Amino acid sequence: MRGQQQAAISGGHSQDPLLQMDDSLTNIHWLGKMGANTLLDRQERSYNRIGRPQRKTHDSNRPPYSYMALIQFAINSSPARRMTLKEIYAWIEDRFPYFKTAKQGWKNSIRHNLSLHDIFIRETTKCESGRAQSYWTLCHEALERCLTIDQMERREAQMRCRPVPQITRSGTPPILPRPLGGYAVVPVVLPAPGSRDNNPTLGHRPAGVVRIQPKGQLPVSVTPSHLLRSGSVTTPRTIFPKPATQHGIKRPSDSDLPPRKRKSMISPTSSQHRPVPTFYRPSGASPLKETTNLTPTKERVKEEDVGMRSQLLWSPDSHLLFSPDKGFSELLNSLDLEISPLRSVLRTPVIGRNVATSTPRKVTPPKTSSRSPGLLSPIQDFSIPKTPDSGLHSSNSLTQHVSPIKDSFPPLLGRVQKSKTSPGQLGLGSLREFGLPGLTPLKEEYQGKEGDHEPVTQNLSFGKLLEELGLDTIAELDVGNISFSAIQ
Amino acid sequence: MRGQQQAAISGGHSQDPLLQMDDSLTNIHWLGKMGANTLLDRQERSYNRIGRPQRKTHDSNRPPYSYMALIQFAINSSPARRMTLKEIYAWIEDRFPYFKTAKQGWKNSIRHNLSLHDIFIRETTKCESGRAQSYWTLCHEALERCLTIDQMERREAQMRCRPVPQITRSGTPPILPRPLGGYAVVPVVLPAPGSRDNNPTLGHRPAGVVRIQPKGQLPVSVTPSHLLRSGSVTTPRTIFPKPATQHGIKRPSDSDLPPRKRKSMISPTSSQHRPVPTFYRPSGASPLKETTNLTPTKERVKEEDVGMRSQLLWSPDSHLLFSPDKGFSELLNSLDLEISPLRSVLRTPVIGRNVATSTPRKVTPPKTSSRSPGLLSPIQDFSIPKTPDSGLHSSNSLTQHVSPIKDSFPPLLGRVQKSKTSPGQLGLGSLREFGLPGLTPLKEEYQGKEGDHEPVTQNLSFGKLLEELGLDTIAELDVGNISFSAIQ
DNA sequence: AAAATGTTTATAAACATCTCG
DNA sequence: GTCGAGATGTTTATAAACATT
Ligand SMILES: [Mg+2]
Ligand SMILES: [Mg+2]
Repeated sequence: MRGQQQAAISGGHSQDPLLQMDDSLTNIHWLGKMGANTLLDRQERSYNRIGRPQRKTHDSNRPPYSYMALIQFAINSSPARRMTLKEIYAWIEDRFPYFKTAKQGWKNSIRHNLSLHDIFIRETTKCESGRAQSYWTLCHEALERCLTIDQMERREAQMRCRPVPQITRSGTPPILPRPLGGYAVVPVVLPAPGSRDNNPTLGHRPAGVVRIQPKGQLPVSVTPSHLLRSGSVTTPRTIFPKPATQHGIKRPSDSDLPPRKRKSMISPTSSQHRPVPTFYRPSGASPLKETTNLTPTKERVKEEDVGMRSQLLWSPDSHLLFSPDKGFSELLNSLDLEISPLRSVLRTPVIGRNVATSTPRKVTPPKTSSRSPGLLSPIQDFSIPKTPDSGLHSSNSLTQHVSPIKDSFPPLLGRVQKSKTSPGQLGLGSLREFGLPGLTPLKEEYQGKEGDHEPVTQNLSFGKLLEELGLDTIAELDVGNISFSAIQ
Repeated sequence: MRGQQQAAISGGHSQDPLLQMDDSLTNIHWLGKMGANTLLDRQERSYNRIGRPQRKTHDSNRPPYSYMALIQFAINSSPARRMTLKEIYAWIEDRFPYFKTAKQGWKNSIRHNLSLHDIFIRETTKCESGRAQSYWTLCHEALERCLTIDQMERREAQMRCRPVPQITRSGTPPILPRPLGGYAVVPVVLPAPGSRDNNPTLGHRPAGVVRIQPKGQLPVSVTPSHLLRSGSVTTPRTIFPKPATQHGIKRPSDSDLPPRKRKSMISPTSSQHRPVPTFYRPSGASPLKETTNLTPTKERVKEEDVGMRSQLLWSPDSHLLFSPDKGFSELLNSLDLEISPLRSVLRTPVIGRNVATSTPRKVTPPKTSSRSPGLLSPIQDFSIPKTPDSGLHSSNSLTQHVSPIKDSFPPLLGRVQKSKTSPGQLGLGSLREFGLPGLTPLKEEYQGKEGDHEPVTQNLSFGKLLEELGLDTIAELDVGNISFSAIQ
């Protein structure tokens, strides 16, 4: 850690050669280590449009982010969107002083995460200027998502200022208004490319500016500018927020524990279910399974779905789910699959759909839902399938499952584990403090009523989404810095 | 664990419904739990062609297999090639009594492995016969590989009977003869399909019988019978065994350990290198990197490759590597990619090849080799790329790396970690005892000599390969039970 | 030769989801 | 019929062994 790294960072300008040809914008010390103040100024000026001078984060406390997130923060903070291991170390230590004094082992974890997760890709430059150099970069989807520390901190600030509405009862916060239709975002301004057109790694992308479309209007495209320019994406997308569960209720840790050792549940609000994201095709074949669930009538409810009554109460009419976009399946087919458009879940009890196309969609048969369903904050839960045709394969009366989160973009907050080596309540504690575990859960009243067939969709207000991102709903926003994956 | 599992296994005949239509072969209790003796007889008779009555394995000692391997053993032991979690537990406990009394937590690890590794796929059957049931099965490549406990035990027995030639010096066993050309296997007999043609999961495949082709002849196809019948594979393959390193020499565990805590090396035979498998195209472009390594002359050695002298001594001429199959690239292009043909490594110091095709090949630039290279036993080291076009992407003077082992088929032995909860020397200890860590390493004499440019290829004798599998070289062999991936 | 870097497995645990008594 | 305990499934953290640079 010492000698070699020090040299590389402070003195040696670990400037990425990718950016050497440029001079004006990128010729700064974007990775600081000397005079933090001076550096801070430069950085704020160059890369922080928000202008909030928050360099050191979560001082001395362990940050509530997973290593996976931290590494993405680091890599995305660099103009070239790639970093050497040393630089990743240094960036994390710089932004999260906790790691400066952290028990050694965290670097091991960093390397472990880099190797383990496929979103982190190692590049080796040819040793044209001497020896080969290894850089860590992100897969295409992660580059697009462009997860940054700024996003998170904006979010945190938001949380501090206007915290989530108080929890009315234990574990059952009130429901928030949810509009019916899908949401659409349309690009309004496409600023001139930031003079770095030739960068193949999407590094230092210029931000596209979008404006929220009035509700009820139909899908228009939301497209990052660099993609628009290349003409790869021109089809509209719809936004379908995704349900989730409540957090913050202790469950028994693991069933393998001998019964005497198992922790007792604190709140017996058991049977929490979060339907796994479901990818469906509006014009797809009929469900393979016929067990009720689809018809929101009281009679059907009674039919033979043992213990599933409350599920149905939260199952919106299927036509509701598809109504906002009749041409959705055609759109799907015409999409550039490289983009991995994200359609998040609707709590649809459609089980085992038989997809008629050659590219199966991702599905997890929702025997779904439960008693107390909730809505996860979108930013915690938007995940991207790694490959277009990954997902559930249904044939021959069986169904194969692929976790949509697997090595893609797991929730960034709320799943960070408590560090064994840190005080204890830092991990999840700080999360709960910010109200982050399960931001907009459903009210219990809505759950209990039978035959509640009002058009309560699972669509989360997109305004709410933006609010949680720390952005205003109608205002223009810098799309370059938030996740496109969460918007498409 | 108790009641529920017990019921499902002993009484309930956790017979896979996939096999219900059949009656003669599969209608047995292939997963035992009651009267082990009776069961053993049936099993031996039905599924163990070898006829060696070795049911309980590694009695009370922790088996030297990774969880990943154990799970594959279990799943592949079932006719339907899929198992419920309970059945996996039971099978492992049955074959490896160690786990009957093992510290709880191993089941957690089993589940962890099932979820983590993509080769394990969860299937859910439609609740046609009542409720939905989850089965764990294997990805296509793993189904083909069909790793079984029998393979491993045959191998172990082999080791015990004719152990690897004594280690001459500490850590440097003698080299074994290695022929120059590639190897080819050709199918000789294709027995009639075992009446289970309709099984889409490749379950209970009939065995193809192959015979080893005399050396020096050119590639002929080796094809599992079920594939031949379906006509999906008709192109010849070549066999390129793969180099490896020696095992059993302690290295300092992790550099993150503070220097005082780091374990001291036992044998200073440091700098062991195992080149990562390299996928190359014989007709590819020239190497991107020019730094020596390719020219096996003494002058070049001295040039500026500090500390790399001995590498070159073990770098065979590149033309040697490509000579056996001139039409290899055409073959590659014509291959059914579903099969994921495996070409293992040659210790080729070709770095960063610029592949001209649209489907990049998997490459790890071998700055390669080292002082004491060795050959891993092929069965330990044949890995399969998960997707045809995964691998190295070379463009723009940089190279992206994809570990070929990643979640595919890592070495089964020799990398099993010592259990924290088990005595200690059980894990690696039993391996070394059998001479498994690095079966046919190179002799030290061959390493030391400078300018040793004799045509010492890294090709391992295919006969040796089979020998290590416990099979005779020229005899017909049951291909249905060994890994096709290791042969193709 | 030592240290940094990279890959993989083991273990524990948190948490979600599902099953079954 | 419901509920809740336990089984099953997913993911992250940590340590470590080992390979490679
Ligand atoms: Mg990686
Ligand atoms: Mg899996």
